[in-house]
Amino acid sequence: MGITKSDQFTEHQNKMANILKALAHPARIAIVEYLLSVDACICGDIVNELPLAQPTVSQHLKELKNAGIIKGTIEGKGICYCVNEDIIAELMSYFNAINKQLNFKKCC
Amino acid sequence: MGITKSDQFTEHQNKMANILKALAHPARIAIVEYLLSVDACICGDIVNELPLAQPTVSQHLKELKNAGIIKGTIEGKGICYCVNEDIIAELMSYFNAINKQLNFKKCC
DNA sequence: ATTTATTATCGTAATATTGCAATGTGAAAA
DNA sequence: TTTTCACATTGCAATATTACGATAATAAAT
Repeated sequence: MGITKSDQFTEHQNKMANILKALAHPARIAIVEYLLSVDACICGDIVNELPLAQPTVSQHLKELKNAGIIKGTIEGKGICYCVNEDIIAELMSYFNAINKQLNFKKCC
Repeated sequence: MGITKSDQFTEHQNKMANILKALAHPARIAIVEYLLSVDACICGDIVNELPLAQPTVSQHLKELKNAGIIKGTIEGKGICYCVNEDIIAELMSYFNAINKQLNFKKCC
């Protein structure tokens, strides 16, 4: 039905799925990678870096913000974006834990 | 348009987005976590573990397989699934790298 | 050969996502 | 205060995803 039965899964499973969904688009990966590539927080000019129209970029930024992956603070006329290290740390330790679990298993 | 402009992004960005998209659903997170929770590869009974109908689970398994996140080998009557450690390692090092980059930045 | 068990596929309905033109909003600059 | 700049929001069309009933496909067991 195009609707996910979220209530049937654990809170943590839904949380991880939401974070990953927010990252699961090349434009949003590109945004995160661009934010990392510049030395400090960058104000504006994300639109110029992407091959998408301004409203589309704005929408992607909104999704990243809603998922907590980036933070945006108003800086004069523009907005200053940067990556939220807490979420990245969470993703890192999630996959680290899975990786560790796999070391104890013999598989097909 | 509901269609992603994949050709406008790098191959790596598309690759990461696809892997993450395959994981970006609570049912598929639950499948991966279940596969990890059992001691060895498990044949079948994934359907019994999930609050979803068999065709739905089969579809989720297919997506995980297509993205290379799990492997399935035919084992007699059923199929033996397990998590692909290579992809997990890739995700782990991707977020490790991002995390490391963030340490060198002062942010908002 | 028939039955049984396990997984896949098809078809379809409900909903979500992607993208952009047009337009709105809010703050600084003129 | 009018203009300008930087983003956000709205509305809509095209496409994708999620879920499941019905039905196939495949292989062991009888």
